[in-house]
Amino acid sequence: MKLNNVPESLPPARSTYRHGDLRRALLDAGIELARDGGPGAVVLREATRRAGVVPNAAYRHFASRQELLLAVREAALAAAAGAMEKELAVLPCDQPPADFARAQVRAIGTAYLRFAQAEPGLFRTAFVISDEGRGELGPGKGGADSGLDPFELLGKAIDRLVDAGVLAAQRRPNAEYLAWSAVHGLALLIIDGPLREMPADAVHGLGQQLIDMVERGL
Amino acid sequence: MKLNNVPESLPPARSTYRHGDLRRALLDAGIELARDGGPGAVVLREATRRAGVVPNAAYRHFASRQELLLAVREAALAAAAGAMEKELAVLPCDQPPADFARAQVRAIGTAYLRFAQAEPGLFRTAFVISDEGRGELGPGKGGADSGLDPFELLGKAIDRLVDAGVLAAQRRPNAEYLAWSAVHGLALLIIDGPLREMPADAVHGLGQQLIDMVERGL
DNA sequence: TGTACATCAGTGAACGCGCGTTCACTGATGTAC
DNA sequence: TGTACATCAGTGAACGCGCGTTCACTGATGTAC
Repeated sequence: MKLNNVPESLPPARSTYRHGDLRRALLDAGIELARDGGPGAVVLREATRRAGVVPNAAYRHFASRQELLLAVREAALAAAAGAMEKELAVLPCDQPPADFARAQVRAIGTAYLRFAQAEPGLFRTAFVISDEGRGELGPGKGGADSGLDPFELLGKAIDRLVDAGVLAAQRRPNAEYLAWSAVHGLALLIIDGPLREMPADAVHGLGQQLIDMVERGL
Repeated sequence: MKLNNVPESLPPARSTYRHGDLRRALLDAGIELARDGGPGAVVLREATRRAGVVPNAAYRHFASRQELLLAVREAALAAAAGAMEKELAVLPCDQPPADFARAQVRAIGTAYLRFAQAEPGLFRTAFVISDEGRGELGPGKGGADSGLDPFELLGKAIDRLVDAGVLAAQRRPNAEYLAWSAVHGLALLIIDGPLREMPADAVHGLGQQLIDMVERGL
């Protein structure tokens, strides 16, 4: 009660001098920060606090705050990709290829919107770059099980739309940007735009309406 | 050369004790800051510096940094609305009402994208809220000549689409959100997403493609 | 199997920074008599 | 028409804050002999 006086909500209270896996701990803390505050909330000092370590200790594992943020962003992208793959995985595959291809694109769009709504902080960290957080992700970064990042997943799905004869080949160029734009825009209107307070099911309905529009319009 | 030693790029070098119109000067400085740095760059101290005034002088005119930011945002919204109205004004009106209505919606979308590209900082200040900058704009705020804000302009234009028989009435609900989503999403991909370095004319082409998609899809 | 030593993860203390905001003030203005 | 005074715009100085980052250090580890 006198010694071991721990601040606030006890950082792990390490007993060893070495931490074990500080890099991981900092990254997890960073993800947590991003989760409930977006990219701007990924603060190096706060991450070290949560890991129960002195601020400059972070520099053994990340060259700068920016590098930590990039690692967090990569995790956020992977989480988004994972959500998409999960949504894809539950699709029944015993259906005509055209329907299947269409369903896959829809599933990706739906997953994107759901992810934005369920994890707005991570969503913004993954997809809203804005100055800081520049610095590209190499290929292979930001992927989930398949190793594909969200944008690649969408691209492949649209390719399948062409293969299945649903989308005319001359309509293919840029199609992923068009689809992404629509769904990305809605996501932002929902998480911090004028649709902020719309009830969840209305939002879902609107999302499906939007995806209908894209499907017709492509 | 000895007295009157002015810092950096000379703030107006006031000779009178009273400023004249400090509120206006602070607002203009704020707009300038937003213009080349987005909402986060609207920093109270910097605005006072540019107005050639001591930091706390701002408090005679704005209750807080947030209030200044809101005023800047209002100006940014008005600028966007103005850009739309300008684009609408050049439309030839001697055409079939259906075509005219369609052209108006397209003009609004095009203006939105152009504004985002020409003034990314103001665009983000107007349309990307994200935590700070919450605090609603009353009606009548954020409008240009017509007094309508950008969203209201879009809504009216879509109404005219229905009036002209281009859009079925049962498709009307939420249509402005769908259209806005698409165009908003693309704007963001362009100004700080993966389309950042796309050449301007390619971007314009993509914008038209997107608007085509929306038109077909609605 | 035991000891010397290099390695390097984490410490402790401090830096400079710019921010928003508060306080008690002073100087110019415009109004009332 | 001239003077006293209230008003209030802008000053000067300071506050506490949390941040990213640098420095020289110390303590535990694991490897070489």
